[in-house]
Amino acid sequence: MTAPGNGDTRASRSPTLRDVAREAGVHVSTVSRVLNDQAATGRITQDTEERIREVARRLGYRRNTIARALRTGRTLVVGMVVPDVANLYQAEITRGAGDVFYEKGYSLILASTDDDPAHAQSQVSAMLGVQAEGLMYGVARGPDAVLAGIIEEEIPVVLFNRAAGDLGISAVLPDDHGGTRMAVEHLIALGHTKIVHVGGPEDVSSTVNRLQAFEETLHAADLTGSYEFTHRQTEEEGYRVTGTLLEQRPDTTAVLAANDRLALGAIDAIRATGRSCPDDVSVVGFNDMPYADRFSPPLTTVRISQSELGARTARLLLETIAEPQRAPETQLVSARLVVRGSTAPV
Amino acid sequence: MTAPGNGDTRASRSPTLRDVAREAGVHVSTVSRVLNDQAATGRITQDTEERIREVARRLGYRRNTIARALRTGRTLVVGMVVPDVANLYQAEITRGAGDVFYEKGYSLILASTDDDPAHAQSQVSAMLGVQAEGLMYGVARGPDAVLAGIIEEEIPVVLFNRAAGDLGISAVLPDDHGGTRMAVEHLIALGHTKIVHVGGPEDVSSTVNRLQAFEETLHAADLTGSYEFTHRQTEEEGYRVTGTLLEQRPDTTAVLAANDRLALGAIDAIRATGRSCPDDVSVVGFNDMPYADRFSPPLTTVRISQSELGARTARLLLETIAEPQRAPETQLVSARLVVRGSTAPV
DNA sequence: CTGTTAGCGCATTCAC
DNA sequence: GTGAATGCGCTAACAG
Repeated sequence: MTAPGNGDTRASRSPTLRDVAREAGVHVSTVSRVLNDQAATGRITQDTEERIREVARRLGYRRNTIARALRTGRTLVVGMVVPDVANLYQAEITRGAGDVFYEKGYSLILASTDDDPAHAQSQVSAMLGVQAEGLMYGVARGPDAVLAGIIEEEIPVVLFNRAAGDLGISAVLPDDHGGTRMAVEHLIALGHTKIVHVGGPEDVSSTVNRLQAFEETLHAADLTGSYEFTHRQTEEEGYRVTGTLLEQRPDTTAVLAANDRLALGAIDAIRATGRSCPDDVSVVGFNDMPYADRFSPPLTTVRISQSELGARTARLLLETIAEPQRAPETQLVSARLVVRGSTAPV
Repeated sequence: MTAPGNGDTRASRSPTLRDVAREAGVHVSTVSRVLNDQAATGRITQDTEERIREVARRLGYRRNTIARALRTGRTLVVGMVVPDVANLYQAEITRGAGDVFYEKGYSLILASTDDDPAHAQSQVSAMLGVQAEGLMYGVARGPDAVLAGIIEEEIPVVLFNRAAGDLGISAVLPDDHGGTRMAVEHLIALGHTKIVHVGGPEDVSSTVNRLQAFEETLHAADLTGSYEFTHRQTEEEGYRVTGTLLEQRPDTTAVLAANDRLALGAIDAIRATGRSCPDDVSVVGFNDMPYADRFSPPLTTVRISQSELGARTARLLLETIAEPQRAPETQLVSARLVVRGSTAPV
């Protein structure tokens, strides 16, 4: 068989420490020391150092990160698992995190799992296989076997967006409770009393938190509301579930959706019944996804800075990598209500 | 635990081939053969094979990809460089590509460069450092030093979205020419004769192609139009440049933007002059970014399937990795005009 | 100040 | 059918 990894297929193998050493007339370890800025510690002659650096540059030497990693255990690679990169707000998180990692010299392996555990499992396996130093995990679910496996590996992990019970691991989460309360209070202030809630998937932490805050806030105002879960955070699901809710409660005047995509679907559903948003039914979303201000009507929603959420998760992960024994912590990213055109007085 | 007590300092170092071999009472190489499905080639006893697999599973053995890579040269890692992940249509490309890589067992290192060459350079260096097997490069510019460096490394690269002269490397590009022609013909059919073009950055291939098609199509109808470049593909730039154009040519009735974000800015600029879109001025975008149908007005635009573009780039890259000497090829992703609310008869 | 030595975990050629 | 030996490229402990 033709064995592929056999050296001389490539015209010019990239130069190694040995090549540099030979060319500079010194030993490999000397080169290694210089190129790792340990010239001082190793007390290398200024002259030798300069010569080595010059040769390295001339030869186009580039450190082989994986060889180094095999020796040192440090790959400078981290993994990030999201349900769907193409989802706008998740892309913002990715960006916020990516900027932090870039600044610290880390490379980011990104995996989009379509919210499928099997998919997540194999992607995580691959990340562990390349010895990623830590993981950002954004697909946590109620009982999460994949996550349990990761924890068992004792590799630094920070959850984001979704919590996962009391597994004792760090997380950066949106302020579901505060955000939802603001949204509900806004609707109540507008005179709404018949409010329904379109929740997310039942086994996702933010779904639970938002639902709870929804009910608590209504209760505090001596109101009650009904709700329904969705299977996924899509427009289609928002449409479907809002339709059901509207049928059960035809006198509904406001819909609180657990996220913006569901809210968009809710607006579609309202229109499908011949009603108008916001004239007949108000809608509030959650996240303030990009372009929410340009929709028709512009979406009233709870703003969470996704890039901040991503950046904070990345920083926390890096800190955990540097100091694995540090106590787990949960950070909340604050929420702010952004009132736009999809809500109006009753 | 039934693990043999060997004095490891680390509480639980992850098991290596050696651990499995010791536990199974065979040699490391035998384990390696079995776990690489070379049991047949190596003529291993069925019995030995089963025992090894069982032990590996029990110990939770996971192949160390980087150690293997050091030996074989195959990392199963590819890199992808985009201007900005948070950009909606780029996120779609990422998703399309990611799905293909996942299916083939590759991990994806994603770098978002903010369209800054220095940024791109260091990210690419990092990717080469971890011995990525190939690169998807989506930030090509007129003269591109970073790209030149990559080519010199003789590592498989496939450009996407933007071409880069005649460097003899593969690319997957949108059908700029066809798409633009359809858009201009649509405007002409609506009776527009005073059409301006808001182009992208001057040194990006699609900007050049779209401008050229714009002028050709107008010329074929005995018309002429003016245009202006932007520095970046943002709403702000679209707003700024459209403002300039509208001032120079107050009788303009249609704007063709080189992409949807610029188109959004154009609509803002039109409104800022007290005019309305589409009643006074029609606007056409390019890309059909997610939610373009929900904007106000819904955007008439040229649709390019971004996930298809990403997927095809990924496939082409994988093929190039498998067969490095294959001739470079350029694939065009077809365009389709999607008529919505931002265009109307004069 | 610099060279020598010894692996990191794995795949593979060669013995037997 | 399986074991022994070698080295991918690098860093680090130890010798001079």
